[in-house]
Amino acid sequence: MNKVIIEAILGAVSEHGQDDFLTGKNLLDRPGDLSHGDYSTNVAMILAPKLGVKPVELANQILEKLQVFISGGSLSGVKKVEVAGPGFINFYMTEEVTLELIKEILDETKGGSGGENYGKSNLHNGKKMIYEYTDPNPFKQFHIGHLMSNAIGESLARIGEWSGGNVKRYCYQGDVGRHVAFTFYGFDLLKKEEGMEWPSDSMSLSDKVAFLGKIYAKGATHFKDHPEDEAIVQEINKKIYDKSDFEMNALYDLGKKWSMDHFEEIYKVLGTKFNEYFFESDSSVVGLEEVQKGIKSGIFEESEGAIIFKGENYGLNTRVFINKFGLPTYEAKEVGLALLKYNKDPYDISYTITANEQDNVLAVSYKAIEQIYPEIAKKNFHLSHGMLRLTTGKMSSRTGDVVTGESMLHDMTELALEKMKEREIGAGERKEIAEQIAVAAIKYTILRQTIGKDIIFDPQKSLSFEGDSGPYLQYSCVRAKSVLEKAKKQGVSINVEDINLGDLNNDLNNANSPKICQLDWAGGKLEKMLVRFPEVLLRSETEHAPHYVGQYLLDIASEFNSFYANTQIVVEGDILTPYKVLLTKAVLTVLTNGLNVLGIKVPSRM
RNA sequence: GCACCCGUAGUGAAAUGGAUAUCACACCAGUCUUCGAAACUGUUAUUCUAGGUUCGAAUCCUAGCGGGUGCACCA
Repeated sequence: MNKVIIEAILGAVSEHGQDDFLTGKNLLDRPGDLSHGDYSTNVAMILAPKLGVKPVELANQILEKLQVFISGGSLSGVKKVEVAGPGFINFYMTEEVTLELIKEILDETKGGSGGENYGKSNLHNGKKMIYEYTDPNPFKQFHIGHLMSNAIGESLARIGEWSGGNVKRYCYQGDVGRHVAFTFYGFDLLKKEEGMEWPSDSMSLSDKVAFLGKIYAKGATHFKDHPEDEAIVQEINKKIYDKSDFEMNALYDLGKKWSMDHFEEIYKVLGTKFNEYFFESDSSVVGLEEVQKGIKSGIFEESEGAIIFKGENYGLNTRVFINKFGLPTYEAKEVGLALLKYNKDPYDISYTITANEQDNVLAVSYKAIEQIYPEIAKKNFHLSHGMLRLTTGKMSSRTGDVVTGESMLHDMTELALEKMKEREIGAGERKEIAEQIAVAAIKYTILRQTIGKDIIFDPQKSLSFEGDSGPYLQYSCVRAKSVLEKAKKQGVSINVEDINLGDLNNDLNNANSPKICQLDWAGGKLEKMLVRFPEVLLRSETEHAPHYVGQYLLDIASEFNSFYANTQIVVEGDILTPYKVLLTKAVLTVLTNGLNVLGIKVPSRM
């Protein structure tokens, strides 16, 4: 459609001989405000200064030519063109065009564009795309920051899938390193101080995880006041790396398993299924090797007993890749990881999603990888998001000042249950639905805004269930579902093929209910918003910005709820009912697919 | 100190360089015998400051002010 319009625009301005100036310019926009038409062009405004005429005058000249095209039939699908504001030319499509697009949403035939396929594109047809996100560390708590990384990573992965990508989800976990050393250092302290024992097998998983959190916090805080213990911590760290202490190995394996099992429980609730898990215990080996090789080729060099990469030569920080104890740092492990990922399954593009506090470090690692494996580095991208921070300041698992993902999910689920208490739903289903609502509330709060910005989270004030919220979107779906159910019970025929514009116009004129006369119909606002869904997804993908989807869904839900409040959709004997039911179905399709992209489930009722 | 990011109603956010800066919360006033009130309708209020580029700036550039993050052996 828009190709036809762009050609018409170029045709209309061809006499001014500015083809070169116009090539590459975006000549056709989608106005945000629907009252400005379906498409608009600013061609008159960018051309006018060059030609030394007033924008509005030029726009009117162009308009005349376009009107000739319309009456000549070479701009079919366009109903009306007009000049507006400082010199925009707005295009209004015919109702037939919109109605055909609505029918596409409802086309549920196999391989059709509609139904659960509506919004899919082939932008990345078959491209192998890797998304690494969440990345919690065994032996440490899964906090709300991980929740944020998960919500963003999962939705980016899904948008990738909807764009035709062959997507794999990776999770990278720090199972070795200082934090594990602190854990065992803290355990030794507590064992001496209060005779603390390692949990028995019969203890619940969440108690075991709480135990790990406790000994880590002990180790980290105690070390802060006793920096003289550095040698002890390094000793433990070394033992973890080379697995030389038989007793510690056994405890380590247990603790790691507890953490992993615990994380898996959370992923299940969140709706993430990882294809592959990577560990620092593996990436450290590969990273160490690569960096050592790189010393010979001059990429890395020795300094003060450590091996460094001179990032300052590239406008970055100089950072340590192997510390003076011969152990690889985060930076070296990142080098190893890039190679591990690529060897596992060669990809076309790989995204690593982390909080932006790691921007500088990852930039250095990627620059180092570029020197070693330029072909792989070219395919790696770091997408960073803001931080989920508390009103009290930065979270710190060292001081125990963290909100865990588990507790947040629990609290939100309780709130959802409270709201549901009047509904007659069985206990099992009730719990499941409440969890879906909790996840929706959390994820939507994260995904409705630009991923780069911090979210200041007040644990006292709970997340919203109203207005601009995940549950609001879910509620709109449940409402639409219940309308469709009523229509089904009344035997309303909803055959898409039966709907045509002539009958609709006729029916609108003949409908005797005043309320129904206000109804949106093909060419109405709701319809025009609905058919933009595929474009919204494309934009989200190209800009890595899930919030466009969230923002869009809110607009759709809000418009639908107004429609719902003003118009009775299913009325016995009403000739417009089949169309209104179809429109409701289209709304439900778009909302469901959009929520799916955000990783949010739609409950059957709530 | 250096580097990067950010300053939009009382609060939290949105806005491919475009048209009257949008949305939600909160506040106030209404709406349940209808298909689910987790909803709807109405009211109030916003681009940090100073220059510049542009037909046009919340958006781009410069300076200032304010906030965040990172700057050598944690991740």
